[in-house]
Amino acid sequence: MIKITFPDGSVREYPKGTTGMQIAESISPRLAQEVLSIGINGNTADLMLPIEEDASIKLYKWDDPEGKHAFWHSSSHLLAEALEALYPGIKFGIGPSIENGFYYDVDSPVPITEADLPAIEKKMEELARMKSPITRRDVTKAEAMDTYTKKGDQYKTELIGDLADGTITFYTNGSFTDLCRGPHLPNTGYIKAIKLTSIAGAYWRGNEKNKMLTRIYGVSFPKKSLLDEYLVLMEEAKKRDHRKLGKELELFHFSPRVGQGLPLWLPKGAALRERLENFLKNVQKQYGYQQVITPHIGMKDLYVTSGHYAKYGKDSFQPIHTPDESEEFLLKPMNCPHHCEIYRFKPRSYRDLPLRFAEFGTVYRYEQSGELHGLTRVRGFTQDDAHIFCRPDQLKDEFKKVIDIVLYIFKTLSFGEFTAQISLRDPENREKYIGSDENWDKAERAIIEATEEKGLSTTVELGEAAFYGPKLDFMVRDAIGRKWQLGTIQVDYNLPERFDLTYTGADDRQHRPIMIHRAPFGSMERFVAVLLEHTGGKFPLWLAPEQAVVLPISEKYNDYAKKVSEILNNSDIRTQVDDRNEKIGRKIRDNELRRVPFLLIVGEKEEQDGKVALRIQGEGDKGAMTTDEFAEMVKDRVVKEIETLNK
RNA sequence: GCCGAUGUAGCUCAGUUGGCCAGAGCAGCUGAUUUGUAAUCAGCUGGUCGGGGGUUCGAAUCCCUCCAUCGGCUCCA
Repeated sequence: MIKITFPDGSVREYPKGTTGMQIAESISPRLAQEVLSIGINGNTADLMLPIEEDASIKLYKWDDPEGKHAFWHSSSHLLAEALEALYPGIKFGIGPSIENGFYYDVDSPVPITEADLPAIEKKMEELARMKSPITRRDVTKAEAMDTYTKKGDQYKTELIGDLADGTITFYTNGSFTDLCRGPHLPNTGYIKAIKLTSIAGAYWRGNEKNKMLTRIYGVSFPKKSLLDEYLVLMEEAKKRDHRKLGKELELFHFSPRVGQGLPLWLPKGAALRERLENFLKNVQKQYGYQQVITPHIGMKDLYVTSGHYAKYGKDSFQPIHTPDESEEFLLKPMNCPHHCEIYRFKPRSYRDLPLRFAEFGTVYRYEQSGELHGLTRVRGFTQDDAHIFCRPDQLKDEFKKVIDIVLYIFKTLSFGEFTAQISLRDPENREKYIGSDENWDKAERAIIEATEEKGLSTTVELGEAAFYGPKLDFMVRDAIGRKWQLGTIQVDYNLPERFDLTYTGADDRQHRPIMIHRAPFGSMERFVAVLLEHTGGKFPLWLAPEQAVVLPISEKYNDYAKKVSEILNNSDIRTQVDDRNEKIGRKIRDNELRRVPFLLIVGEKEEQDGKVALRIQGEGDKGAMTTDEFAEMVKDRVVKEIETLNK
């Protein structure tokens, strides 16, 4: 007998060789039906794996990430089985589970297109209904290599070649066998609902020098109803796409004649952006920042000095020449070199530090055409940039203050769900970075300590650092779950050195300041995009392009409506009149769809009593009140929001 | 940049295997209506069918090429 310890601490005895499935069955038939994989001493494993020793276990169901992982991983094997049946001679790359489903990379003798997906889905469903057991087999590396050499699958042999010697596992479902670590479902019959979502190219092993394979993405569920829910959710998400909302709400526009990735901000979008900028400017003022303004171009030598030119090469910079070609300028891809020159304007003393130069600086970067994406990835954008020049003893404190600003902004705008990611050097690839090891170590330590002292929970990514320094990034998801970096804070010892920035210390000697690059929004473009998707276009009152619209019941009341709107505008409430010759129902509908927070209906009654009939967006009729009462209410609400703004 | 898909009026979309002057709804304009809480009615205007080239008696439809967009990959100072 062996002792099995459960998550609640209870212990039961089972015969040696008992499987997770048998344990589940011993507890309840229902659990046995729902369980998908098992954690044995912290490692996820197959339910059918015999347990030979005392162990603490946890049974994973659909609601556990580990359960979903096994489910989707098995689904990708099912996809492979279907593909092998439909496309003889097809070769397989990798087929993992991902955050929301699974994919398989394949090299098919005949092209597979989106039109083929339904047929593949059908085959998968057919194979799933056969409830083929998914069985595991240990093989030696030599045997594994032999199998795939015979099969002529160069991708798998390459993968095996990279594996350490020792036991390798094969998993088989039906006629398909795959090199795989597992874990998997007991059989394919668990998979009840399948949707192949898209097809795309993907480089073998993620390297653009390699062959491009065909990647088929899918999701699957243990119940049909879960798939339906998922599809509805995706439809809902599409409605919140910032590209769609930006068009509907007339915020921004792209014109091919202006150029790819070069957004045109329409009046309402520009007003929204201006409000955000002013909000941040006020916050920064409280934190001791000073606004600066720098040009959109700089001499080539500026970027040679900064090191960006050597790093990114002349191809990523667009040169601009003087008429006689004697001088070469570049469109600025970042603001830091300019700000370094502001630092150099005059000798600095230790008493002057920290210096915090802020600028809404518009920069231009030649992003690859396939990378452009609405407002989240563009070629010309405005960073809410600032550079803090400080002494070593001030670094951590300054860093923590920046974290405060970022968190404050996220809180104010209700970005509850974000992740903070610390990006460090790639330990394998040190030559990618400039600057001494000593400075890198100091910078990395400063970030880690600052986040720890702030109690910020973070993830650490190696190899994600900027080439000049480590950083702390704040990531937020868009409507369909894609992650975007918004706020960023970066510690930099290198630029101060390259620009030979100094300050005179209390000891009357010259010292090197440290630089912090930071942008709480990241860029205005991306921030507005994510804000749009999070709010679905229903902005908080203080940001709404139009706060109220007055709707006269008929033309007879247009004059009264104008009077109301004038009073409100004088109280700084952004108000318009909808004096179109339409019925009131129509006016309500149109303005509700435009997501105007307050609609004020005025007719005979209201004009007589000097009142307005209020409708709140999405909430309906709220009854009549005087114009002054309404103005007070709006001001109250805005003040409350602003108070949150000022804590 | 790479793989795949898409591109018809300001917007959302129809246009059968290539065959009369390319259609609808919404928006816009004009007129009627003067309206009480999510679409009043009628008429009109509006399109180089993404651009260019080709095949054909004939191209929105087939081929080539370029551009843009979408989904990924790579990239992201």
